[in-house]
Amino acid sequence: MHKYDHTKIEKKWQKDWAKKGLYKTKDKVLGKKNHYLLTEFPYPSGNLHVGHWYAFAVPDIAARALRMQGKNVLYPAGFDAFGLPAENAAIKRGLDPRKWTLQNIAYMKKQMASMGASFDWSREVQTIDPNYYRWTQWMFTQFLKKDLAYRKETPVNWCPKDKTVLANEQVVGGLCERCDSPVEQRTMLQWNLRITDYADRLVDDLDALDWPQQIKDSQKNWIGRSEGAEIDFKIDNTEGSIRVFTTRPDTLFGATYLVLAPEHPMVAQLCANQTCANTTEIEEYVGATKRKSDLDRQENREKTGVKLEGVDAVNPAKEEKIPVYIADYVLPHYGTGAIMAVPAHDERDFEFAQKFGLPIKCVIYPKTVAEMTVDPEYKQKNNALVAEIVAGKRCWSGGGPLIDSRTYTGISWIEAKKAITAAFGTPKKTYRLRDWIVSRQRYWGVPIPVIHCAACGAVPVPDKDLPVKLPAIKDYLPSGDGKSPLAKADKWKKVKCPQCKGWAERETDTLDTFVDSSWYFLRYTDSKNKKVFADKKKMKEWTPVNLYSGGAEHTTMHLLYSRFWHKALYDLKLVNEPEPYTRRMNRGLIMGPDGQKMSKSRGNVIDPDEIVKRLGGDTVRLYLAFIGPFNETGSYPWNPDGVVGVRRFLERVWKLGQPENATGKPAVFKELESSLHKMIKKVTEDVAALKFNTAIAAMMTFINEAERDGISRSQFETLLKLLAPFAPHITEELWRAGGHKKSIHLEKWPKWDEKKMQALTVTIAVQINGKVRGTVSAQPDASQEDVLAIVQGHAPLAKHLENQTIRRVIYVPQRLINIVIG
RNA sequence: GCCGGAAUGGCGGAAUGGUAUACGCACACGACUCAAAAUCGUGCGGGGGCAACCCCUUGAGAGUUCAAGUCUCUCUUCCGGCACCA
Repeated sequence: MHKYDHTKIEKKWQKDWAKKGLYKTKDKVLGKKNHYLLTEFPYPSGNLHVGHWYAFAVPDIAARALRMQGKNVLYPAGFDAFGLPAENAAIKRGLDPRKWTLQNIAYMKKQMASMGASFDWSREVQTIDPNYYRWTQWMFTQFLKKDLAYRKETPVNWCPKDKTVLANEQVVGGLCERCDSPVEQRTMLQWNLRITDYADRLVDDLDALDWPQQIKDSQKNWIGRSEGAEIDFKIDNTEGSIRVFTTRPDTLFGATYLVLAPEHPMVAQLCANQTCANTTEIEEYVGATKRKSDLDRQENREKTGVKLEGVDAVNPAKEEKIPVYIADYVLPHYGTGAIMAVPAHDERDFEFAQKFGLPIKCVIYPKTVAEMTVDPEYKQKNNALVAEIVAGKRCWSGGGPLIDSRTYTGISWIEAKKAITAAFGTPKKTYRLRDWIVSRQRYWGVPIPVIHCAACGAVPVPDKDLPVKLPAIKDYLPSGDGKSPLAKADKWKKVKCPQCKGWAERETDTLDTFVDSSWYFLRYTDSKNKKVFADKKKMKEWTPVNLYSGGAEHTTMHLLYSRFWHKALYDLKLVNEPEPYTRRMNRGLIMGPDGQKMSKSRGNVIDPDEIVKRLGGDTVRLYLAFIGPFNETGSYPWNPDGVVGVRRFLERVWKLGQPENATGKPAVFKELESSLHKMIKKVTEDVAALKFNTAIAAMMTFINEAERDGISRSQFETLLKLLAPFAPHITEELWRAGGHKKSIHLEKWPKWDEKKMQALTVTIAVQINGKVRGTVSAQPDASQEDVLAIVQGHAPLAKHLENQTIRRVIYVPQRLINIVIG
């Protein structure tokens, strides 16, 4: 018997498949349906870690199985090669980022070959390729022309370590997502994309997607849509008014003061007009707020604020004068930056009113109208509650019927929302989401294709001048003064204005890398095209993506950005569908053997290359697929002993595949036949559901039986085909050793036969009063009476039935009989 | 605080309302061996019993059902998202 020499076998077949172009994907194959299986393309950060294997080798099982099942599968690969990680690493080593990135890509591709992944490399996409980023720039200019991209002085998150602006999504708990430095607030002139214009569609269109609820909910939370009203409050003795946003217009009669964010433009205006009596105090407070970082503002929740002395607003519902405050608990960038405070019915307003001794007015009678009619003692119970609210002992933020609200008194808060909005304001939706700031003050990115002209303003670079190539410069270190390193590339920067032909300057910021990755999957469908970013007909063959597999960290970043980008392209009639990905799954995380995140400092890093060398790529694939359910976001510790377990399984398959072992009695084969068909069914269904772990378990169960009883060659080859997507090399070797000329990966997927799944006898669980008391064997088609007779003839079970009346019998054929006695 | 998800042996995990702990790992014993490794075989949730067998067990408690890990309610803990968002 030959030894299972994984290194020799894997190298041999990897070479053979590449030579024959086995995984080159045609756009159309007669009689086959197209299927687009996408995994997030990696940063070329250095070398492949176990996480990369998990991300690419496991979905490859699905790609291979789908091909055998008659689908024409696109399973492409590429590199998201611009961006901070690559650049920072290059700076640390004193190398040119381009050179460093390209080296990494070459090395990672070499490593990727050891996975046996069935990527079609002829479609490779690299975001640093001018033939790619030309289209990134082109799309940006299209957005600019449609006013989807705009430049504005914006309060921004500034990372002092990376020396660049960050998008809201890239700030996690006040820290930079990349380097964990505390983020500072600055105001800078930045390019924005109007993602907020798409907020409603980004929320509403989620419902139709086959995505995990968790991702949908997270995106909805992130967008944070709330529906309410905008209401104007006149400022007494002036022409001006203050507009507030509220989700509780029903509590308008309980508004006892207004609060403006310190940054609200009206504050400066009122001070300038000498309307306020305490200008100095106000300016001090505004200044103190500006000096606070977002983090400070979030942490210190003790309510502070200053009254605008001499300024009164008028509650439009009852023409009553109420005071106006500024306080930093009101945020400038949400709603209108001003609120009507209803201390009786809002926790924060309540706290503020307590501290500043402001009146509290109860206008909602606690609990619901339904309760009021059902419970006759309702009033008595709740009068006490109302008294507590008015006395400032507590607040009620729930619903109920209105009180003390003139003509609205007595109606439910739900109705009152509509009625009061109609009478005193306008309906308004507000979002937590902010526009996407895409300017980055870094070198290693796509130059923003804009020319600034003194006469014409910001002019998009014309199509014929694209791409605007990233120039090779010597000093690409970020300066920290808010300017991109490209600002120092004088020669490159100086151009003629495309409109007036006068001297002008290029924009020197580069684009956020999330822009690059917002459309890469479209390019895979037509990666070599020089006329358009992808031919619309070719996109139609493949998109939307059937299944997109990736990491949970992209839930409110890449996944949201690319949905927006795609919708914008859709509105420009450049793509065929409004949503890019039909089905999405987030995979889990592979941890170190100690259950902790793998890191060099912890010394718990598993090197996939070493395992491949020692045990083989097939073993690594199989182990990662076996470690836990792939379509759930758990974290799975790498167990070095567990790897040996799946290697043992492959050894047993190898042994069973040797000619001298393909023996056994035909009668036994017949018995095994039912197990075989059960396995085909289980593996087929589990692979479709991405439950690779239980699919492997089914194959292990089968081989346990086959080893015991013997297996025929044809039965063994069926097993090989099912195993082929999981362990492509060993199965190819055993398949060819059996005399087959063509690759096993071109074979058809086995089909199961329900009739053949039928075992000769079945085991039936016997319950007495719902308690399992034992099992009996019976013919599969046995009737309830047959089984009952068997039970009564079976002494240990019959004992339970002695001197008992059988009241009821529940019989589930081939599974269980429950005899109810007593 | 709001919105989601989860909790099963020593470990990773498996179970269309129908024999809980499949499959793998670890462990124990046995075979082979001078010995070890590898391999093969047997056992392996907890408790009681010589045994047949009995009792308990899917985070806790209640409920629905002939039957609940699975459905319903209450609670606990952990994980993810949002959070002074009006």
